[in-house]
Amino acid sequence: MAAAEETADAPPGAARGPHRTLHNRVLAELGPSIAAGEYAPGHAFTLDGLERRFQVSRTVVREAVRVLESMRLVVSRPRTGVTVRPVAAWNVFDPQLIRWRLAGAGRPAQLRSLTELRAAVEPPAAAAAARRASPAARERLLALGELMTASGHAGDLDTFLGHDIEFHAILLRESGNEMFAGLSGLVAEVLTGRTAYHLMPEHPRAEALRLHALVASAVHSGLPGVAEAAMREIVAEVGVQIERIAPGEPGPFDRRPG
Amino acid sequence: MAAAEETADAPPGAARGPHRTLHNRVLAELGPSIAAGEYAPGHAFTLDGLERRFQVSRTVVREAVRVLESMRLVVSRPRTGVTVRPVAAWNVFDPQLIRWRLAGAGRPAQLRSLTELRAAVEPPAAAAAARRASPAARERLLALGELMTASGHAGDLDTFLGHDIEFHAILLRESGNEMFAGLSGLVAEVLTGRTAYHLMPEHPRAEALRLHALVASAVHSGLPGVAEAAMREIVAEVGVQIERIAPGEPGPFDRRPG
DNA sequence: CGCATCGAATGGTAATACTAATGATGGAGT
DNA sequence: ACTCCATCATTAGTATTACCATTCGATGCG
Repeated sequence: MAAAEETADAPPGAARGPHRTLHNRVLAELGPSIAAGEYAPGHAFTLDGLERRFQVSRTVVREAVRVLESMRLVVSRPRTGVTVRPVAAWNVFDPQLIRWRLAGAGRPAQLRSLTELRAAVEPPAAAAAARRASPAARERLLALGELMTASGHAGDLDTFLGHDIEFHAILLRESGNEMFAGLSGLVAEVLTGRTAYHLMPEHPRAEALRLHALVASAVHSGLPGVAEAAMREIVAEVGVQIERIAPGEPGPFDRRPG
Repeated sequence: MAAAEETADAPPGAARGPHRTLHNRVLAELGPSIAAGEYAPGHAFTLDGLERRFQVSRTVVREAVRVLESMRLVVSRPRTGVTVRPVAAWNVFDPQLIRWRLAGAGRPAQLRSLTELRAAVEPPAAAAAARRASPAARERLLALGELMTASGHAGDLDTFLGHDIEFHAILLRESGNEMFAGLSGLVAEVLTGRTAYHLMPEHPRAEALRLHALVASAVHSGLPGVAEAAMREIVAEVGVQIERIAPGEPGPFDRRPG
Protein backbone atom coordinates (compact mmCIF):
# COMPACT_ATOMS: atom_id res chain seq x y z
CA MET A 1 0.00 0.00 0.00
CA ALA A 2 1.04 3.60 -0.58
CA ALA A 3 3.69 2.47 -2.98
CA ALA A 4 4.01 5.95 -4.46
CA GLU A 5 5.05 7.44 -1.13
CA GLU A 6 7.82 4.91 -0.60
CA THR A 7 9.73 6.19 -3.57
CA ALA A 8 8.98 9.79 -2.69
CA ASP A 9 10.15 9.92 0.88
CA ALA A 10 13.47 8.18 0.30
CA PRO A 11 15.68 10.48 -1.75
CA PRO A 12 18.96 8.86 -2.71
CA GLY A 13 21.05 11.31 -0.73
CA ALA A 14 19.39 10.46 2.55
CA ALA A 15 20.06 6.74 2.38
CA ARG A 16 20.79 5.13 5.70
CA GLY A 17 23.69 3.15 4.36
CA PRO A 18 27.31 3.64 5.30
CA HIS A 19 27.13 7.22 4.04
CA ARG A 20 24.66 8.30 6.65
CA THR A 21 26.87 11.10 7.90
CA LEU A 22 28.66 13.79 5.98
CA HIS A 23 32.11 12.90 7.18
CA ASN A 24 31.54 9.40 5.87
CA ARG A 25 30.75 10.82 2.48
CA VAL A 26 33.98 12.80 2.53
CA LEU A 27 35.82 9.64 3.58
CA ALA A 28 34.17 7.66 0.82
CA GLU A 29 35.68 9.96 -1.75
CA LEU A 30 38.97 10.92 -0.14
CA GLY A 31 39.85 7.50 1.22
CA PRO A 32 39.78 5.53 -2.02
CA SER A 33 41.71 8.16 -3.93
CA ILE A 34 44.49 8.28 -1.34
CA ALA A 35 44.47 4.48 -1.08
CA ALA A 36 44.80 4.27 -4.85
CA GLY A 37 47.95 6.35 -4.70
CA GLU A 38 46.46 9.34 -6.50
CA TYR A 39 48.31 11.57 -4.05
CA ALA A 40 52.00 10.86 -3.62
CA PRO A 41 53.39 10.49 -0.11
CA GLY A 42 54.19 13.97 1.12
CA HIS A 43 51.28 15.57 -0.70
CA ALA A 44 49.63 18.09 1.60
CA PHE A 45 45.95 18.97 1.82
CA THR A 46 44.67 21.94 3.75
CA LEU A 47 41.51 21.84 5.81
CA ASP A 48 40.27 24.92 4.01
CA GLY A 49 40.86 23.28 0.66
CA LEU A 50 38.96 20.16 1.66
CA GLU A 51 36.22 22.35 3.13
CA ARG A 52 35.73 24.06 -0.21
CA ARG A 53 36.18 20.93 -2.26
CA PHE A 54 33.47 19.01 -0.45
CA GLN A 55 31.34 22.02 0.50
CA VAL A 56 31.19 20.99 4.12
CA SER A 57 32.08 22.63 7.37
CA ARG A 58 35.41 22.49 9.09
CA THR A 59 34.10 20.12 11.77
CA VAL A 60 33.14 17.52 9.20
CA VAL A 61 36.48 17.75 7.42
CA ARG A 62 38.34 17.38 10.68
CA GLU A 63 36.37 14.30 11.65
CA ALA A 64 37.22 12.72 8.32
CA VAL A 65 40.88 13.64 8.73
CA ARG A 66 40.94 12.10 12.21
CA VAL A 67 39.72 8.82 10.80
CA LEU A 68 42.30 8.89 8.00
CA GLU A 69 44.88 9.68 10.64
CA SER A 70 43.86 6.69 12.73
CA MET A 71 44.35 4.52 9.65
CA ARG A 72 47.78 6.13 9.39
CA LEU A 73 47.11 7.26 5.85
CA VAL A 74 47.89 10.88 6.74
CA VAL A 75 49.30 13.05 9.48
CA SER A 76 47.92 16.44 10.40
CA ARG A 77 50.30 19.08 11.69
CA PRO A 78 50.07 22.84 12.13
CA ARG A 79 51.63 24.93 9.44
CA THR A 80 52.08 21.85 7.22
CA GLY A 81 48.55 20.67 6.67
CA VAL A 82 47.34 17.12 6.19
CA THR A 83 50.11 15.17 4.50
CA VAL A 84 49.91 11.74 2.93
CA ARG A 85 52.15 9.14 4.56
CA PRO A 86 54.21 6.52 2.70
CA VAL A 87 52.39 3.26 2.04
CA ALA A 88 54.65 1.37 4.44
CA ALA A 89 53.12 3.34 7.30
CA TRP A 90 49.51 2.52 6.48
CA ASN A 91 47.34 0.22 8.59
CA VAL A 92 47.17 -2.42 5.88
CA PHE A 93 44.87 -4.59 7.99
CA ASP A 94 42.12 -2.01 8.28
CA PRO A 95 39.14 -3.59 6.48
CA GLN A 96 37.98 -0.20 5.27
CA LEU A 97 41.33 0.53 3.70
CA ILE A 98 41.42 -2.94 2.17
CA ARG A 99 38.03 -2.37 0.60
CA TRP A 100 39.11 1.00 -0.74
CA ARG A 101 42.10 -0.63 -2.39
CA LEU A 102 40.02 -3.51 -3.71
CA ALA A 103 37.75 -0.94 -5.33
CA GLY A 104 40.56 0.77 -7.21
CA ALA A 105 43.57 0.17 -9.37
CA GLY A 106 45.36 -1.70 -6.58
CA ARG A 107 42.81 -4.49 -6.61
CA PRO A 108 45.07 -7.22 -8.06
CA ALA A 109 47.93 -6.43 -5.67
CA GLN A 110 45.52 -6.36 -2.72
CA LEU A 111 43.92 -9.65 -3.72
CA ARG A 112 47.38 -11.12 -4.02
CA SER A 113 48.34 -10.06 -0.48
CA LEU A 114 45.06 -11.34 0.90
CA THR A 115 45.40 -14.65 -0.88
CA GLU A 116 48.87 -15.24 0.53
CA LEU A 117 47.66 -14.28 3.98
CA ARG A 118 44.74 -16.63 3.81
CA ALA A 119 46.97 -19.44 2.61
CA ALA A 120 49.12 -18.92 5.67
CA VAL A 121 46.34 -18.65 8.22
CA GLU A 122 43.66 -21.11 7.19
CA PRO A 123 45.54 -24.37 7.78
CA PRO A 124 46.39 -23.54 11.41
CA ALA A 125 42.87 -22.20 11.82
CA ALA A 126 41.46 -25.52 10.63
CA ALA A 127 43.63 -27.33 13.14
CA ALA A 128 42.47 -25.03 15.90
CA ALA A 129 38.84 -25.51 14.90
CA ALA A 130 39.31 -29.27 15.11
CA ARG A 131 40.33 -28.72 18.72
CA ARG A 132 37.91 -26.05 19.79
CA ALA A 133 34.82 -25.89 17.56
CA SER A 134 31.40 -26.24 19.10
CA PRO A 135 29.41 -29.39 18.33
CA ALA A 136 26.88 -27.39 16.33
CA ALA A 137 29.63 -25.88 14.18
CA ARG A 138 31.11 -29.32 13.49
CA GLU A 139 27.75 -30.53 12.27
CA ARG A 140 27.23 -27.46 10.12
CA LEU A 141 30.64 -27.94 8.52
CA LEU A 142 29.75 -31.51 7.58
CA ALA A 143 26.50 -30.33 6.04
CA LEU A 144 28.25 -27.54 4.16
CA GLY A 145 30.72 -30.04 2.74
CA GLU A 146 27.83 -31.96 1.24
CA LEU A 147 26.06 -28.83 0.03
CA MET A 148 29.24 -27.66 -1.68
CA THR A 149 29.66 -31.00 -3.38
CA ALA A 150 26.08 -30.82 -4.63
CA SER A 151 26.16 -27.23 -5.90
CA GLY A 152 29.64 -27.78 -7.30
CA HIS A 153 28.61 -30.75 -9.38
CA ALA A 154 25.50 -28.90 -10.48
CA GLY A 155 27.65 -26.00 -11.69
CA ASP A 156 25.71 -23.51 -9.57
CA LEU A 157 28.61 -21.20 -8.86
CA ASP A 158 26.61 -18.61 -6.93
CA THR A 159 25.24 -21.11 -4.45
CA PHE A 160 28.64 -22.75 -4.28
CA LEU A 161 30.27 -19.43 -3.45
CA GLY A 162 27.79 -18.81 -0.65
CA HIS A 163 28.49 -22.18 0.93
CA ASP A 164 32.22 -21.78 0.39
CA ILE A 165 32.19 -18.45 2.21
CA GLU A 166 30.18 -19.85 5.09
CA PHE A 167 32.45 -22.87 5.30
CA HIS A 168 35.61 -20.81 5.67
CA ALA A 169 33.92 -18.25 7.92
CA ILE A 170 32.80 -20.94 10.37
CA LEU A 171 36.23 -22.48 10.37
CA LEU A 172 37.91 -19.18 11.17
CA ARG A 173 35.34 -18.20 13.76
CA GLU A 174 35.46 -21.55 15.51
CA SER A 175 39.24 -21.52 15.64
CA GLY A 176 38.85 -19.77 18.95
CA ASN A 177 41.32 -17.12 17.90
CA GLU A 178 39.61 -13.78 17.48
CA MET A 179 42.29 -12.56 15.07
CA PHE A 180 41.71 -15.56 12.82
CA ALA A 181 38.00 -14.86 13.14
CA GLY A 182 38.60 -11.26 12.17
CA LEU A 183 39.85 -12.43 8.80
CA SER A 184 36.61 -14.12 7.83
CA GLY A 185 35.25 -11.02 6.13
CA LEU A 186 38.43 -10.64 4.12
CA VAL A 187 38.46 -14.28 3.10
CA ALA A 188 34.95 -13.77 1.83
CA GLU A 189 36.25 -10.92 -0.30
CA VAL A 190 38.99 -13.12 -1.71
CA LEU A 191 36.60 -15.92 -2.57
CA THR A 192 34.16 -13.48 -4.15
CA GLY A 193 36.94 -11.72 -5.99
CA ARG A 194 38.25 -15.01 -7.30
CA THR A 195 34.88 -15.79 -8.80
CA ALA A 196 34.56 -12.28 -10.20
CA TYR A 197 37.97 -12.59 -11.81
CA HIS A 198 36.83 -15.80 -13.52
CA LEU A 199 39.59 -17.71 -11.84
CA MET A 200 37.14 -20.47 -11.06
CA PRO A 201 36.53 -23.22 -13.57
CA GLU A 202 32.91 -23.70 -14.54
CA HIS A 203 32.75 -26.65 -12.19
CA PRO A 204 34.93 -26.55 -9.07
CA ARG A 205 37.57 -29.23 -9.22
CA ALA A 206 36.37 -32.54 -7.84
CA GLU A 207 39.51 -32.73 -5.73
CA ALA A 208 38.72 -29.39 -4.10
CA LEU A 209 35.25 -30.64 -3.25
CA ARG A 210 36.60 -33.81 -1.70
CA LEU A 211 39.14 -31.78 0.28
CA HIS A 212 36.49 -29.52 1.74
CA ALA A 213 34.50 -32.56 2.78
CA LEU A 214 37.66 -34.02 4.25
CA VAL A 215 38.36 -30.91 6.30
CA ALA A 216 34.81 -30.98 7.59
CA SER A 217 35.14 -34.63 8.49
CA ALA A 218 38.47 -34.09 10.23
CA VAL A 219 37.11 -31.18 12.26
CA HIS A 220 34.03 -33.22 13.09
CA SER A 221 36.22 -36.03 14.36
CA GLY A 222 38.56 -33.72 16.23
CA LEU A 223 41.66 -34.48 14.15
CA PRO A 224 43.70 -31.27 13.99
CA GLY A 225 46.54 -32.72 11.97
CA VAL A 226 44.29 -34.08 9.26
CA ALA A 227 42.25 -30.87 9.10
CA GLU A 228 45.38 -28.81 8.76
CA ALA A 229 46.88 -31.01 6.07
CA ALA A 230 43.68 -31.08 4.05
CA MET A 231 43.31 -27.31 4.30
CA ARG A 232 46.91 -26.95 3.21
CA GLU A 233 46.01 -28.87 0.08
CA ILE A 234 43.05 -26.58 -0.52
CA VAL A 235 45.13 -23.43 -0.34
CA ALA A 236 48.05 -24.98 -2.20
CA GLU A 237 46.62 -23.87 -5.51
CA VAL A 238 46.93 -20.24 -4.45
CA GLY A 239 50.37 -20.09 -6.03
CA VAL A 240 48.75 -20.64 -9.39
CA GLN A 241 45.98 -18.17 -8.62
CA ILE A 242 48.42 -15.50 -7.51
CA GLU A 243 50.27 -15.82 -10.78
CA ARG A 244 47.02 -15.33 -12.67
CA ILE A 245 46.02 -12.35 -10.55
CA ALA A 246 49.31 -10.49 -10.82
CA PRO A 247 51.43 -11.98 -13.59
CA GLY A 248 53.94 -9.15 -13.46
CA GLU A 249 54.83 -9.64 -9.82
CA PRO A 250 57.88 -11.60 -8.70
CA GLY A 251 57.03 -15.27 -8.94
CA PRO A 252 58.25 -18.30 -7.05
CA PHE A 253 61.66 -18.38 -8.68
CA ASP A 254 62.41 -14.74 -9.30
CA ARG A 255 65.46 -13.08 -7.83
CA ARG A 256 66.91 -16.39 -6.79
CA PRO A 257 70.55 -15.69 -6.11
CA GLY A 258 73.38 -17.76 -7.66
CA MET B 1 73.71 28.42 27.53
CA ALA B 2 70.58 29.47 29.35
CA ALA B 3 70.19 26.01 30.75
CA ALA B 4 67.52 27.15 33.14
CA GLU B 5 65.23 28.10 30.29
CA GLU B 6 65.50 24.67 28.68
CA THR B 7 63.77 23.06 31.60
CA ALA B 8 61.23 25.83 31.82
CA ASP B 9 59.96 25.77 28.24
CA ALA B 10 59.44 22.02 28.07
CA PRO B 11 56.85 21.07 30.66
CA PRO B 12 56.18 17.32 30.78
CA GLY B 13 52.55 17.70 29.80
CA ALA B 14 53.43 19.34 26.51
CA ALA B 15 55.56 16.44 25.30
CA ARG B 16 55.38 15.91 21.57
CA GLY B 17 54.49 12.28 21.97
CA PRO B 18 51.32 10.63 20.73
CA HIS B 19 49.21 12.74 23.07
CA ARG B 20 49.94 15.98 21.33
CA THR B 21 46.29 16.78 20.72
CA LEU B 22 43.40 16.82 23.10
CA HIS B 23 41.36 14.21 21.30
CA ASN B 24 44.32 11.85 21.56
CA ARG B 25 44.35 12.34 25.29
CA VAL B 26 40.67 11.47 25.45
CA LEU B 27 41.35 8.41 23.31
CA ALA B 28 44.24 7.38 25.50
CA GLU B 29 41.91 7.13 28.46
CA LEU B 30 38.67 6.01 26.83
CA GLY B 31 40.17 3.51 24.38
CA PRO B 32 41.95 1.28 26.88
CA SER B 33 39.00 1.18 29.24
CA ILE B 34 36.60 0.13 26.50
CA ALA B 35 39.16 -2.32 25.12
CA ALA B 36 39.53 -3.82 28.58
CA GLY B 37 35.82 -4.54 28.68
CA GLU B 38 35.07 -2.06 31.45
CA TYR B 39 31.92 -1.11 29.58
CA ALA B 40 29.68 -3.97 28.52
CA PRO B 41 28.51 -4.12 24.91
CA GLY B 42 25.41 -1.97 24.69
CA HIS B 43 26.64 0.55 27.25
CA ALA B 44 25.85 4.05 26.01
CA PHE B 45 27.89 7.19 26.51
CA THR B 46 26.58 10.64 25.72
CA LEU B 47 28.69 13.35 24.16
CA ASP B 48 27.69 15.70 26.97
CA GLY B 49 28.80 13.18 29.54
CA LEU B 50 32.17 12.70 27.91
CA GLU B 51 32.47 16.46 27.52
CA ARG B 52 32.06 16.94 31.24
CA ARG B 53 34.11 13.92 32.19
CA PHE B 54 37.18 15.04 30.24
CA GLN B 55 36.56 18.78 30.53
CA VAL B 56 36.95 19.31 26.79
CA SER B 57 34.75 20.78 24.11
CA ARG B 58 32.22 18.95 22.03
CA THR B 59 34.44 19.05 18.94
CA VAL B 60 37.22 17.17 20.68
CA VAL B 61 34.87 14.52 22.02
CA ARG B 62 33.34 14.05 18.61
CA GLU B 63 36.72 13.54 16.99
CA ALA B 64 37.64 10.92 19.58
CA VAL B 65 34.33 9.16 19.02
CA ARG B 66 34.89 9.12 15.26
CA VAL B 67 38.18 7.34 15.75
CA LEU B 68 36.62 4.79 18.11
CA GLU B 69 33.88 4.35 15.55
CA SER B 70 36.40 3.66 12.79
CA MET B 71 37.88 0.95 15.01
CA ARG B 72 34.34 -0.39 15.31
CA LEU B 73 34.52 -0.21 19.09
CA VAL B 74 31.39 1.93 19.22
CA VAL B 75 28.56 3.26 17.11
CA SER B 76 27.16 6.72 17.41
CA ARG B 77 23.50 7.29 16.66
CA PRO B 78 21.10 10.11 17.37
CA ARG B 79 18.88 9.64 20.37
CA THR B 80 20.85 6.60 21.48
CA GLY B 81 24.29 8.02 22.09
CA VAL B 82 27.63 6.32 21.67
CA THR B 83 27.14 2.63 22.35
CA VAL B 84 29.80 0.00 22.82
CA ARG B 85 29.73 -2.77 20.24
CA PRO B 86 30.23 -6.49 20.97
CA VAL B 87 33.84 -7.63 20.86
CA ALA B 88 33.21 -9.71 17.73
CA ALA B 89 32.63 -6.50 15.79
CA TRP B 90 35.90 -4.84 16.77
CA ASN B 91 38.77 -4.28 14.32
CA VAL B 92 40.99 -6.74 16.13
CA PHE B 93 43.89 -6.01 13.76
CA ASP B 94 44.10 -2.34 14.61
CA PRO B 95 47.53 -1.90 16.20
CA GLN B 96 46.23 0.83 18.48
CA LEU B 97 43.49 -1.43 19.80
CA ILE B 98 45.97 -4.29 20.19
CA ARG B 99 48.23 -2.08 22.27
CA TRP B 100 45.32 -0.96 24.39
CA ARG B 101 44.46 -4.56 25.11
CA LEU B 102 48.06 -5.48 25.75
CA ALA B 103 48.17 -2.71 28.33
CA GLY B 104 45.19 -4.01 30.25
CA ALA B 105 43.67 -7.11 31.74
CA GLY B 106 43.31 -8.73 28.33
CA ARG B 107 47.06 -8.92 27.84
CA PRO B 108 47.42 -12.70 28.12
CA ALA B 109 44.55 -13.38 25.73
CA GLN B 110 45.89 -10.83 23.27
CA LEU B 111 49.39 -12.27 23.43
CA ARG B 112 47.92 -15.69 22.84
CA SER B 113 46.08 -14.57 19.70
CA LEU B 114 49.15 -12.79 18.40
CA THR B 115 51.38 -15.78 19.06
CA GLU B 116 49.09 -18.11 17.14
CA LEU B 117 48.89 -15.62 14.31
CA ARG B 118 52.62 -15.26 14.12
CA ALA B 119 53.06 -19.01 14.16
CA ALA B 120 50.79 -19.21 11.13
CA VAL B 121 52.30 -16.38 9.14
CA GLU B 122 56.03 -16.51 9.71
CA PRO B 123 56.83 -19.80 7.97
CA PRO B 124 55.21 -18.75 4.66
CA ALA B 125 56.79 -15.34 5.10
CA ALA B 126 60.21 -16.94 5.43
CA ALA B 127 59.58 -18.90 2.24
CA ALA B 128 58.53 -15.75 0.45
CA ALA B 129 61.58 -13.91 1.70
CA ALA B 130 63.79 -16.66 0.33
CA ARG B 131 62.25 -15.92 -3.06
CA ARG B 132 62.05 -12.16 -2.99
CA ALA B 133 64.43 -10.61 -0.46
CA SER B 134 66.97 -8.06 -1.61
CA PRO B 135 70.63 -9.05 -1.56
CA ALA B 136 71.34 -6.57 1.22
CA ALA B 137 68.59 -8.08 3.37
CA ARG B 138 69.94 -11.60 2.82
CA GLU B 139 73.35 -10.48 4.03
CA ARG B 140 71.88 -8.72 7.04
CA LEU B 141 69.95 -11.84 8.01
CA LEU B 142 73.13 -13.90 7.95
CA ALA B 143 74.84 -11.33 10.14
CA LEU B 144 71.91 -11.23 12.54
CA GLY B 145 72.01 -15.00 12.84
CA GLU B 146 75.58 -14.78 14.06
CA LEU B 147 74.86 -11.83 16.35
CA MET B 148 71.99 -13.72 17.93
CA THR B 149 74.17 -16.74 18.51
CA ALA B 150 76.78 -14.56 20.18
CA SER B 151 74.44 -12.59 22.43
CA GLY B 152 72.44 -15.74 23.14
CA HIS B 153 75.47 -17.66 24.39
CA ALA B 154 76.60 -14.62 26.34
CA GLY B 155 73.23 -14.51 28.08
CA ASP B 156 72.69 -10.88 27.06
CA LEU B 157 68.94 -11.09 26.72
CA ASP B 158 68.38 -7.42 25.90
CA THR B 159 70.77 -7.43 22.98
CA PHE B 160 69.41 -10.78 21.92
CA LEU B 161 65.87 -9.43 21.94
CA GLY B 162 66.88 -6.50 19.76
CA HIS B 163 68.49 -8.77 17.19
CA ASP B 164 65.61 -11.20 17.35
CA ILE B 165 63.13 -8.42 16.63
CA GLU B 166 65.17 -7.12 13.72
CA PHE B 167 65.57 -10.63 12.36
CA HIS B 168 61.86 -11.29 12.21
CA ALA B 169 61.05 -7.77 11.05
CA ILE B 170 63.39 -8.06 8.08
CA LEU B 171 61.97 -11.43 7.20
CA LEU B 172 58.41 -10.13 7.22
CA ARG B 173 59.28 -6.94 5.37
CA GLU B 174 61.25 -8.76 2.70
CA SER B 175 58.49 -11.27 2.14
CA GLY B 176 57.22 -8.86 -0.47
CA ASN B 177 53.74 -9.06 1.04
CA GLU B 178 52.77 -5.80 2.65
CA MET B 179 50.29 -7.51 4.97
CA PHE B 180 53.00 -9.80 6.27
CA ALA B 181 55.18 -6.72 6.63
CA GLY B 182 52.41 -5.00 8.54
CA LEU B 183 52.71 -7.64 11.24
CA SER B 184 56.32 -6.85 12.06
CA GLY B 185 55.40 -4.34 14.74
CA LEU B 186 53.08 -6.84 16.38
CA VAL B 187 55.65 -9.62 16.27
CA ALA B 188 58.01 -7.26 18.04
CA GLU B 189 55.38 -6.86 20.76
CA VAL B 190 55.07 -10.64 21.10
CA LEU B 191 58.82 -11.12 21.37
CA THR B 192 59.10 -8.31 23.88
CA GLY B 193 56.10 -9.57 25.81
CA ARG B 194 57.54 -13.06 25.90
CA THR B 195 60.69 -11.73 27.51
CA ALA B 196 58.71 -9.57 29.91
CA TYR B 197 56.65 -12.59 30.94
CA HIS B 198 59.85 -14.45 31.73
CA LEU B 199 58.96 -17.14 29.25
CA MET B 200 62.52 -17.10 27.98
CA PRO B 201 65.15 -19.26 29.63
CA GLU B 202 68.18 -17.41 30.85
CA HIS B 203 70.03 -18.57 27.77
CA PRO B 204 68.01 -19.03 24.58
CA ARG B 205 67.92 -22.67 23.60
CA ALA B 206 70.88 -23.68 21.47
CA GLU B 207 68.50 -25.32 19.02
CA ALA B 208 66.62 -22.06 18.54
CA LEU B 209 69.87 -20.27 17.81
CA ARG B 210 70.84 -22.86 15.22
CA LEU B 211 67.41 -22.66 13.65
CA HIS B 212 67.61 -18.88 13.26
CA ALA B 213 70.99 -19.25 11.60
CA LEU B 214 69.52 -21.96 9.40
CA VAL B 215 66.64 -19.73 8.30
CA ALA B 216 69.11 -16.98 7.47
CA SER B 217 71.24 -19.40 5.50
CA ALA B 218 68.25 -20.77 3.59
CA VAL B 219 67.01 -17.30 2.72
CA HIS B 220 70.52 -16.33 1.68
CA SER B 221 70.70 -19.33 -0.62
CA GLY B 222 67.20 -18.81 -1.99
CA LEU B 223 65.74 -22.04 -0.62
CA PRO B 224 62.09 -21.33 0.26
CA GLY B 225 61.27 -24.85 1.38
CA VAL B 226 64.15 -25.01 3.82
CA ALA B 227 63.48 -21.53 5.16
CA GLU B 228 59.83 -22.39 5.74
CA ALA B 229 60.58 -25.68 7.45
CA ALA B 230 63.18 -24.15 9.73
CA MET B 231 60.86 -21.30 10.66
CA ARG B 232 58.13 -23.81 11.37
CA GLU B 233 60.47 -25.43 13.88
CA ILE B 234 61.13 -22.05 15.47
CA VAL B 235 57.48 -21.30 15.99
CA ALA B 236 56.64 -24.88 16.94
CA GLU B 237 57.29 -24.15 20.58
CA VAL B 238 54.49 -21.61 20.62
CA GLY B 239 52.09 -24.32 21.71
CA VAL B 240 54.01 -24.58 24.93
CA GLN B 241 54.25 -20.83 25.28
CA ILE B 242 50.55 -20.37 24.71
CA GLU B 243 49.83 -22.83 27.47
CA ARG B 244 52.06 -20.84 29.80
CA ILE B 245 50.48 -17.54 28.82
CA ALA B 246 46.87 -18.63 29.21
CA PRO B 247 46.67 -21.89 31.14
CA GLY B 248 42.92 -21.69 31.51
CA GLU B 249 42.20 -21.53 27.82
CA PRO B 250 41.23 -24.59 25.77
CA GLY B 251 44.39 -26.51 25.01
CA PRO B 252 45.36 -28.83 22.18
CA PHE B 253 43.16 -31.69 23.26
CA ASP B 254 40.22 -30.00 24.87
CA ARG B 255 36.72 -30.49 23.65
CA ARG B 256 37.75 -33.43 21.52
CA PRO B 257 34.52 -35.17 20.63
CA GLY B 258 34.03 -38.92 21.00
C1' DC C 1 -2.84 -2.21 18.33
C1' DG C 2 -1.34 1.30 15.29
C1' DC C 3 0.12 5.82 14.76
C1' DA C 4 1.10 10.66 15.67
C1' DT C 5 3.69 13.42 18.62
C1' DC C 6 7.38 14.74 21.66
C1' DG C 7 11.82 15.15 23.13
C1' DA C 8 16.54 13.68 23.77
C1' DA C 9 20.77 13.12 21.65
C1' DT C 10 23.64 13.34 17.66
C1' DG C 11 24.69 15.76 13.15
C1' DG C 12 26.10 19.95 10.98
C1' DT C 13 27.36 25.04 10.49
C1' DA C 14 29.64 29.27 11.62
C1' DA C 15 32.43 32.59 13.96
C1' DT C 16 36.38 33.24 16.77
C1' DA C 17 40.39 32.83 19.63
C1' DC C 18 44.57 30.06 20.63
C1' DT C 19 48.79 27.67 19.54
C1' DA C 20 52.43 25.43 17.14
C1' DA C 21 55.72 25.35 13.37
C1' DT C 22 58.50 27.72 10.16
C1' DG C 23 60.54 30.92 7.21
C1' DA C 24 62.11 35.72 6.92
C1' DT C 25 64.22 39.55 8.96
C1' DG C 26 67.66 42.11 10.99
C1' DG C 27 71.28 42.94 14.16
C1' DA C 28 75.69 41.52 16.43
C1' DG C 29 80.08 39.68 16.11
C1' DT C 30 83.93 38.11 13.24
C1' DA D 1 81.18 41.71 3.55
C1' DC D 2 79.71 37.43 5.78
C1' DT D 3 77.93 34.18 9.13
C1' DC D 4 75.21 33.16 12.92
C1' DC D 5 71.39 33.48 15.72
C1' DA D 6 67.52 35.51 18.07
C1' DT D 7 63.18 37.44 17.09
C1' DC D 8 59.04 38.21 14.74
C1' DA D 9 55.42 37.57 11.41
C1' DT D 10 52.81 34.30 8.91
C1' DT D 11 50.30 30.24 8.18
C1' DA D 12 47.48 26.47 9.12
C1' DG D 13 45.83 23.31 12.44
C1' DT D 14 43.61 23.15 17.29
C1' DA D 15 40.05 24.22 20.39
C1' DT D 16 35.90 26.65 22.16
C1' DT D 17 31.31 28.24 21.85
C1' DA D 18 26.61 28.87 20.28
C1' DC D 19 22.93 27.58 17.54
C1' DC D 20 19.92 25.10 14.35
C1' DA D 21 18.71 20.64 11.81
C1' DT D 22 17.89 15.81 11.84
C1' DT D 23 16.93 11.45 13.53
C1' DC D 24 14.78 8.00 16.09
C1' DG D 25 13.10 5.84 20.36
C1' DA D 26 9.44 6.37 23.69
C1' DT D 27 5.15 7.81 25.14
C1' DG D 28 0.49 7.92 25.08
C1' DC D 29 -3.69 8.75 22.67
C1' DG D 30 -7.35 7.19 19.62
